[in-house]
Amino acid sequence: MKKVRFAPSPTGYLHIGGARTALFNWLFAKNKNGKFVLRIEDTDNIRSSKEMSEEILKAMRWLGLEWDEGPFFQSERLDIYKKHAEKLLEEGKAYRCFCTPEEIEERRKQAEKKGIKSWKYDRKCLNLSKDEIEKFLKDGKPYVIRFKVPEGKTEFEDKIHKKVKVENSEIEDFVLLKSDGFPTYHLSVVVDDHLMGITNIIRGDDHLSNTPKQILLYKAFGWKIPEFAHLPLILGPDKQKLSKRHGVTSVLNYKKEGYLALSLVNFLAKLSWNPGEDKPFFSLEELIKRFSLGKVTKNSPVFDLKKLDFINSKVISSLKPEELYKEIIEISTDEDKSILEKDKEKTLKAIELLKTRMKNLKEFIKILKNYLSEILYYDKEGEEKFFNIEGKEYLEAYLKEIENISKDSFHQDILEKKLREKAEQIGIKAGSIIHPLRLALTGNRVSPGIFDVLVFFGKEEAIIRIKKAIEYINEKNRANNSRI
RNA sequence: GCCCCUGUCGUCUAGCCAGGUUAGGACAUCGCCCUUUCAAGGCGGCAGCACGGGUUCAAGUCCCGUCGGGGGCGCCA
Repeated sequence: MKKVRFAPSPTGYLHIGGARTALFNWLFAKNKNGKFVLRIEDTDNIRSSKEMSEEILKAMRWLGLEWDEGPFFQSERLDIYKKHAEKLLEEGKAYRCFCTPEEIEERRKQAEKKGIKSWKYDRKCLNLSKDEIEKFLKDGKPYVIRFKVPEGKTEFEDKIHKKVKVENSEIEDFVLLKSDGFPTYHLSVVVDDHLMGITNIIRGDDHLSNTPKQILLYKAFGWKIPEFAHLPLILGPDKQKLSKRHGVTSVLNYKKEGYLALSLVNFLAKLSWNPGEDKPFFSLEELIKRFSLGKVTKNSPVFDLKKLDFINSKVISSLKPEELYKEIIEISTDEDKSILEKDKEKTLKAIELLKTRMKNLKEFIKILKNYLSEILYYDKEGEEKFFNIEGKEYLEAYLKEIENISKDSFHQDILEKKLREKAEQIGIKAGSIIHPLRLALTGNRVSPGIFDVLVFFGKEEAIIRIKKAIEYINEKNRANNSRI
């Protein structure tokens, strides 16, 4: 059975890059009917935090990336790593190094003076005699355990990059166990991946250069080497590494900003992966069915929010009002909730009416409120254009028509017929009535078809809103006159 | 500095492994249609093989180099 893992370190929140790695692992596991393990790599006890771990779990749940095993915390497994480092020590595949960081830095500088540009640890402690080691240990001199990198070269077949090879002479005798007894990343990752039965390692390209070190460790332990797949790193719009100034925040921020999890998942999936068919978005089931590492591209994609907006608008249009309602309530403030939950049936109707032209849930809430509570504001430009003497006259004229339509006949076709007749009678275009009417009803210059809007409000409320607008125009005129 | 990875429209990508395409699609953008506005939808436009050699009848595709971008080289992960 295939088994993969996502192994974030809780030194920051789950951002776009991490989420993509998690997603690809998840898709791979689901596609292969395998298992997805979550492991928190918190061995850097200074920079890691409990809060960040929680945040990462929350973000993954929001995205729908549930894990089958874990979360495991490396900080709870320190003795395991230590034992494994000591095993290599006993077998002569690793050695104690008593050099302090300062001493090493000093030697590095000396080497640079002599013109050696890429200095590696000089294996000074590899040649210590038994007696010297005994003495240092007795003195309680702190030490690290270093891996003794063997000669030769290391090759592996990456699922995405194909063949990758490195000369072992390029690799330094890296540290396995720090002097405080904590493992370094290379040790803990290899030990855990083996012990947890990970068969496929899918992670970012930033780990590609370090993979040979880990392969060397697998060999030293005599373990089966898993398959590797390194995902190209996501870049910012300036083709530079993703950073805060590119809007790289927690994925939960995207939720707050009105994006749906399915939108973000599709957006991430299509960065460096080609699903084979061109559709605005796919359901999770479709993504799982289609997923394959072979279709992951090798070059780094640029993160482009416009695409996310497009996908989000398509997902929003595709959802049922009831589903959208749930999502909207989820991100609403208490104040907004009171408006949205007051008359759920009406809210659902408004959602249905508006959803095809919404890009974003946050924006949706803002628009929705104008349909569900009293109008809080009229669009400024719209006011200047349509709330004038003529606009008022047209509103009054059409208001009379509406008042004469019975409640049972309050339908799109009749409303439209009456409006067009009225316009012709006055000698104006239908639009001259429609524009002020739209502003009066919705507070906005844009809306769904005006007759759908009328029907949505119903006769009574439509009349109230139109009257209110007329009153508003009157007051505005009075204010202007008194100023003169 | 050394090592590794990587270059197709503005962006995401198909095509490359098994050389012969008017280099295809999507987003964005522009125009037109529809139309009461805005979206949506339909139709169309602009726009790309980083550069230089080589192999070949033929190179986006194979080889070499240059340049660009990214990553790694920690008692960080």
